[in-house]
Amino acid sequence: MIKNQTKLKDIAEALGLTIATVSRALRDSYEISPETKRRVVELAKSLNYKPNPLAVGLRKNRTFNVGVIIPSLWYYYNSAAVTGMEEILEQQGYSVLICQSKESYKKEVIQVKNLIDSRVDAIFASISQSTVNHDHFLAAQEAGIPVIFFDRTPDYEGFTKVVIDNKLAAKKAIQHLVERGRRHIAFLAGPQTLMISKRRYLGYEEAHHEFGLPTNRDLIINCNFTKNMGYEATKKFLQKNIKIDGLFAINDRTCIGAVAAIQEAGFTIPNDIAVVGFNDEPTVQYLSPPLTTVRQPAYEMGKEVAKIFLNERNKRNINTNPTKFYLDTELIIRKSS
Amino acid sequence: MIKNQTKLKDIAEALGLTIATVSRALRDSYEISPETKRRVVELAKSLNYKPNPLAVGLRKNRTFNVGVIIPSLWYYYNSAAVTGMEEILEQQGYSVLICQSKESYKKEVIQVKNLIDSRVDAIFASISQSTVNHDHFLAAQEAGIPVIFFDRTPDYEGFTKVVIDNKLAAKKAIQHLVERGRRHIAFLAGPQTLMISKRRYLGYEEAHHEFGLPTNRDLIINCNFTKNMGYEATKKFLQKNIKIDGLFAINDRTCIGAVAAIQEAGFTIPNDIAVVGFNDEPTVQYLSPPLTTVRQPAYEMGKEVAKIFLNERNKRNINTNPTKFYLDTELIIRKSS
DNA sequence: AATAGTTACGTAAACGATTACGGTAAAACA
DNA sequence: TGTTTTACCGTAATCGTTTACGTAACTATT
Repeated sequence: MIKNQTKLKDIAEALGLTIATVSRALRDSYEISPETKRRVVELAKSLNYKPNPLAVGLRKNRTFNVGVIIPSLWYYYNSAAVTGMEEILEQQGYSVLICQSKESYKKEVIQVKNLIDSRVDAIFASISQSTVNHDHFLAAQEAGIPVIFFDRTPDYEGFTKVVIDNKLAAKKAIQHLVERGRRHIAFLAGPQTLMISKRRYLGYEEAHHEFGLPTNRDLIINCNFTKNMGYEATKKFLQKNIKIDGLFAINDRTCIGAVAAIQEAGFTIPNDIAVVGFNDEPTVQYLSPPLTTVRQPAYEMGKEVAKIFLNERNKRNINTNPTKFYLDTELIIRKSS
Repeated sequence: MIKNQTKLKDIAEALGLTIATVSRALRDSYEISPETKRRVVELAKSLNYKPNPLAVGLRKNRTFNVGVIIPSLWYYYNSAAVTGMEEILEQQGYSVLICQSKESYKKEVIQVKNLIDSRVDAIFASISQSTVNHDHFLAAQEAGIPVIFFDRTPDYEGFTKVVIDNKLAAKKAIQHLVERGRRHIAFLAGPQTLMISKRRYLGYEEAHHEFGLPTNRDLIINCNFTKNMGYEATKKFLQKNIKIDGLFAINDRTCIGAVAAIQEAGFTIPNDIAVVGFNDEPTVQYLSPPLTTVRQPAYEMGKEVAKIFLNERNKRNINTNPTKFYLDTELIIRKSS
């Protein structure tokens, strides 16, 4: 299919040299005379020579591919993170293979296996909401492939992670609602399998304690990420006629659903119910009312992950003990609260 | 970095065979006895043998990578298309390399070059809004790499394309607004460099002619895709006090901005101004009011592109004349119109 | 019984690059 | 003049597969 691109042999024959010399000349070896180097580099450029990555990879035992496992590209913060990674990695000659687990544990396991088989140089992952263990990632590590988690991480110390302080972020959101005079704040919780859900719930609770407010189990609305984006869950909740004047949602997508349900039920935002989301997805500033939300630096997170990988790669086995990196969040206050 | 995975040599030595025999046994060659095949396959499975893709690729002159160039992963229909492609390609052992042009022609050119250098087996592309020619894609084709366009395509017959009928889709949208009694329909136009913008504008015009309505240049609101998503452009337009009772937007993102501007100006949707968007992005059904929009089958489009590639690959040089494939659109009617 | 054909494998040359190891000339040194 | 360095380049092995070609042991044919 693909036509022959110029290779070392072509340059070598044209100049009456061997491929070894050409190879060395191109990587600026001290064993090659300046004059020969000049001739080689010149011809290589005019023939538009580019090393065959397959050959280089085979020889060096590297693919220059990294695999990224994310729940879904639909999620803004996932594609933001991927974009950040690509930005850093592409200038180092790496390509990014994206795998979407679609929130399925089974898919995730298969995808990790496939990435191992395809010899990626590293795996960056944000786990699915149904992921119940991390053995598949351990297998990758044992195969010599560095694994770095971001955003959604397993509850295990042996991995390097880049995260936000979810508890603190949730506390800031609740604090804001309390300052707005709210006392009955519902929490649209995510799937409790995920650390981020647990930590954000912890923040919700801790903030209540600190402000001397009671927490009420009835105010917790359970809801996973996928199904109708919180709309159904909130609708059901509102039919119970439990008095609330605030709502904090685990993320913007579910929050958008909640807002729709709230407005449909005849309440006004923020007067009747003040609402705070999570993530600051690009559309939420154009909702009516524009959504107050916790900004998560997904793009920077992706960059950070990539940088950590490149860094560890240079160090080569020195100081490879897993660390946890924290990025800051910011509460973006808009008209919904 | 990466630990040694089992290779043909390991299996061969363990069974007292040569790697040639093992290789043939694994690909079920007729030259190998059933008994030997059984032994090889069994051991290969128990050792979890997976062929090294670099070695295979080097030998077969294939990378089993395809490059996808899209404006941005933020755009829902772009990531939808990518997802469709991956779904088809992964089962054939292909990986997808995503390049985001970020609407930059310069970036796009570089990315195509990089994809050629990295020896991808195909390039699927949706061009940026600032792309002024298609020479870079021609270069890829001449290098023997099949190029397939989707959604946003260059205005050139020499490429295979998968698209929707943009003119027809726009006509359907206008027809709907007319049926709702609207006579003064503004058009939030996209960048006129793009075929899709031109075609949708043509549909807008043609529909007007067919219904005997005058078209008015003043009703065309110019706006590119990126900047503030149509909010600013619509705001400015509304300040001119030109009477309108309908608005058709080039896509949902700009439409969301337009809706915000309209509501801010004190108009109600759909009573004062009926609004129709384009793409049916997942959030628009939760807007208030939920958005009427033209559903574009981006996911299916991605699948189609991948299938066409796989098909052409099997045919091998037979019937490689470029064709244009059309997919259907659907008008999703909601409360904004 | 001599020959041809089949079966079932081995040998070795690719694919395109990197790199340890050699080798040879000229220059430097004694 | 003889020996050692140095500078510069070649030879060949290697990465893991695939595959054209060779070949030994049987089987079948006449």
